[in-house]
Amino acid sequence: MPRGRPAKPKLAIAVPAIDPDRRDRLRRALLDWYDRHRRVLPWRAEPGQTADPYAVWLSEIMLQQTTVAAAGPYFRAFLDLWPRVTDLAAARREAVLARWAGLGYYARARNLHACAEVVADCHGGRFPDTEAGLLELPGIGAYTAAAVASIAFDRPTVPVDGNVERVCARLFAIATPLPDAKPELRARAAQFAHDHRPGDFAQAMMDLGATLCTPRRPACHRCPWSGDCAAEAAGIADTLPARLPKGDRPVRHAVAFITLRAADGALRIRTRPDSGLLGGMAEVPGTPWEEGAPWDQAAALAHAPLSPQGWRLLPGVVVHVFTHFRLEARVMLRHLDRAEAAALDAAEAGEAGDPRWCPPEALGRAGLPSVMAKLVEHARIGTSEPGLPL
DNA sequence: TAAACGTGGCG
DNA sequence: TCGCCAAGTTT
Repeated sequence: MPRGRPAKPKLAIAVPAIDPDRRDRLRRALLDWYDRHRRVLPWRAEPGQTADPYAVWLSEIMLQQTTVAAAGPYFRAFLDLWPRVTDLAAARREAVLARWAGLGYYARARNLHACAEVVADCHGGRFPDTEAGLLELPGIGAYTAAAVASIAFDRPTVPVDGNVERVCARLFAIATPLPDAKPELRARAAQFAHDHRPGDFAQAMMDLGATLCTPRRPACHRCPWSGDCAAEAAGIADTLPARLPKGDRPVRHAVAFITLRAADGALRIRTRPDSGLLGGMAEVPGTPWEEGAPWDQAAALAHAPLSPQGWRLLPGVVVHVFTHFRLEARVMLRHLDRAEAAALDAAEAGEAGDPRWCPPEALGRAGLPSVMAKLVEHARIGTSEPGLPL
């Protein structure tokens, strides 16, 4: 047998084993608390009822980096439109993306549809019932695989989200700042894995983090683990978990071109390339988004649809903050008469992104991401204002 | 491994 | 006004 480097099993880092008695005490206390304070959420099964794996999965995808309040209406709309995973798989991709508009992180919507197709076509319309099987699916990572496995299939695994990281950082008084502390926090959380009510335990951990063990001003006096928490004992709960300082957000500048068809007020939109920022979503045309100085008018107009003439610069700047940069966009507006609109259609025929007219009454269904809706709204408001020099 | 990837609410 | 934060995944 060749003596190559021994396969390094990417196991969790070593942490002191939790005392089994303490573990069981903590588990009992948390589940008792959960039974008394369990929140009613749209995707949550009634006590004693079996959770629908499709609903659990859908909710978990929507809840990634997203608040319960924001995800709720989307969850209900999706389940209403597409009650089963096979319905979602059969839906048109554009329809799914349009319904996702406004929720953000649009790769989730692309992967959502792809995942539904895999489940429908390769798994007979049923989700894999193991963590490893779920992990194979598009858009499902370590957290979501563990969440679905525990909540929908009673698998003894502990999903680790931001809540669980915070709860564990405090319970064990882990001073290492995030994200460096993630491996240790995962290992600590994993020690709670158990066959008894794994789904409820997972949701209880997250509820605890969402309602009592909150980022600021944690309510330790009401916590089921009060008296058993290292950070509480040390009086440092509100300082944990520590975080590495974040870098500054650069500013990108853009000019958006709002093109309206005078005859009916239709708006010119197109579809963005499939990958990257806002991939596959609808947009209004514009300049590239570039760091440095704001665009000067002539340079911007070189990117204008149809021709550089006839555009009016609207007053004001639209600011939109993304995770890794801030966008500051000016808006230029132009109304096209019948002949000009026809010329634009001819000029852009066959172009990538399927440039098209969206009638005003269809704007709501067009699926504009928030930043695009903001630009359009700015033009709607700005039309009553005089133009300013750029 | 680190960076990309949205949005809205809150203090 | 602004930074922080929310049930993370992908490349």
